[in-house]
Amino acid sequence: MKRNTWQREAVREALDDTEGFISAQALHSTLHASGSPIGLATVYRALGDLASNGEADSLQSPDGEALYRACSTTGHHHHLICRNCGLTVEIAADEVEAWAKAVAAEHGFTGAAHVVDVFGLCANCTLLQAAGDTAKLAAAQKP
Amino acid sequence: MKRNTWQREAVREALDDTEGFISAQALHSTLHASGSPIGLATVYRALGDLASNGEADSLQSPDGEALYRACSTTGHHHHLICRNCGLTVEIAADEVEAWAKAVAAEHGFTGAAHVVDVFGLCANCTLLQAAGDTAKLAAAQKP
DNA sequence: GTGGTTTTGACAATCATTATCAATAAGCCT
DNA sequence: AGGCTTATTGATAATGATTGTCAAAACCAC
Repeated sequence: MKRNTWQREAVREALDDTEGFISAQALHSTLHASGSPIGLATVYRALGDLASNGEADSLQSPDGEALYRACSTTGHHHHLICRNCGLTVEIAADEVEAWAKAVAAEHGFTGAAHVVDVFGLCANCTLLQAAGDTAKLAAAQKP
Repeated sequence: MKRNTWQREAVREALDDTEGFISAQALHSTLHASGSPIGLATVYRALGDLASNGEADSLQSPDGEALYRACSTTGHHHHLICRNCGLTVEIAADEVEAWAKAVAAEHGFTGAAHVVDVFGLCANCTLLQAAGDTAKLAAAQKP
């Protein structure tokens, strides 16, 4: 049986209050900072549950941490992430959704999950990095 | 100064010989199995270097491992990976390719790279796991 | 309230990855 | 070739995130 505990609620709310993605560790710290004596293991469990229920999205940060994010619906979507400033845009991916299913089925695969994330430079960072690249190129030329 | 060592070459070749993605640990095991006395730390360093040089792509597997693949190839393609037996099928992804570019452009993003990989159970493992699940369910019933 | 069972949480265990640092060997110079 | 400098290696320790453990506490049905 599934029981309702204030801990699970606390995690859900903390996640809702968070803009963008947050790691389990960071969420635990946030909760502690708010005076909640919740345990670290419990945060991991709650996040895992939320993710399985489709109430949260999870992705792996470039340095191997698992990041979570509140996800209003059970709907499935993907992300467009700026590799410089971390700006994240949700993108509907019906096409890709269908494509992934089709491809999986075509090869006899079942239970297809997919990792579809697009990394790039947002408009702002594109401008910023244009300057940076120039500098980097100059440095690269130096033997 | 950048020195040429047989270890670095060994890692590069092992990665080239590998179809699809492989973890640092797995690559180290493979090398050891081939009789190479290369150290684990060295494999990590070599893979990191290859990744920074753009000679290898890296992505995070769903369970937090870093996966690498040789990347200097002309064609760009994606993978359909069996999460049970590791079977990897290369898939052409022109549709997704175009979609990723379009979506990125639509949001003002440039230099769009994308991680598009589909995980699932291959036909074989689907059957195997059907049996396994049955057993697991039976076990779960037993109090 | 009481009972049965889930859930919690402190801590240990695990796993991938990174840092350490003495020993080795690559590449330059003569 | 021989010597020298220093990048590189590799065994191991350290780190850090995540998961397992298990007794104690909390929750829900009755």
